[in-house]
Amino acid sequence: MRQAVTSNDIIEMVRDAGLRPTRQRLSLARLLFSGGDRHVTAEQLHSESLGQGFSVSLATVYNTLHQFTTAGLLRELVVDAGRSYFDTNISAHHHLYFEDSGILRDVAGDNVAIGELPALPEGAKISRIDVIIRVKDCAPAA
Amino acid sequence: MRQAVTSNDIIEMVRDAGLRPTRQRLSLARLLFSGGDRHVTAEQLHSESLGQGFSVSLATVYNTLHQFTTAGLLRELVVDAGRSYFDTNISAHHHLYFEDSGILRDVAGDNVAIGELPALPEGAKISRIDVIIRVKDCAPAA
DNA sequence: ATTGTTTTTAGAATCATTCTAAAATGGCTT
DNA sequence: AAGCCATTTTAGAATGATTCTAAAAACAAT
Repeated sequence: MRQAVTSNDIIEMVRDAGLRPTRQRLSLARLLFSGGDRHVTAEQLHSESLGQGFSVSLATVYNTLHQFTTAGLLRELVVDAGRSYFDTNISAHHHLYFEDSGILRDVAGDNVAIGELPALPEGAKISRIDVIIRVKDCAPAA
Repeated sequence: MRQAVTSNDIIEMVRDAGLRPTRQRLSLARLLFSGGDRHVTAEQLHSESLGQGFSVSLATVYNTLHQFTTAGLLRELVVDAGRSYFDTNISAHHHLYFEDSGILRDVAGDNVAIGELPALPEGAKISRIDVIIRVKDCAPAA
């Protein structure tokens, strides 16, 4: 789990992604990467920012999340039609999704084994494998 | 793979699902279940219907797809944010998704093994496990 | 400071999906 | 076959997440 607590770490992380370390990108990166792993939607991150007293437009939140995703700092995760989560944990792992509460939780990647797959067309490459275990009827403790 | 070619099969399938065998439900069921397994979006099914000369409203297509899904005749599959596919193959299996072309293909269920999972909160039940293998940069032959 | 490029932004636009309330249909019962 | 009531269908409006647009602001380099 990546921890980037100091301002310099954050600045460097954004710069390494090939992006200018602007005020909004740095603030968003701090929200995303200063704690433990997180699963957030654009809306969530947006209102969190406003709540902490720094204003960003929703468009910028979307732009930034996509830029971070392209740069490999985040992983996008589609769980329901019409709602994207962004996961700050980019290591190989899977997800437990509580359908009733909408809560996502990580599952260690080595708990899921992929056997032999059908031959892929030549030139094709696996870009990633998403495993979502959907759980019903009981929300997790928190 | 379910094959329901005769009108009676279709009628019974709809009736068994606890739904009245109306003209639109029967026509949609025929489109869905008369050939082999399919992955369709609501829009696709809608224009396919119109193309075949029988008119249904888009709302009815959505309603019907959801009713069939609830009844266990279809399985909903979310692959991209903002686009739901409905899969006529309801047996345990997974998916290969060609990101560039948007094509979905089935993968036999026994090619993916789920190891031990974290303990679920009491009362929680796994409703299903989705495995999506995302492939880049090369469309399948057809 | 000046200029040119990159970012941000507010608001409009888009797209899939859901909702609404009214009209049509289906399946009885007589 | 006529009437009745519940279920379906429908057109169109509404929603909600996301993307687009064009203009303003910030940034980097001269």
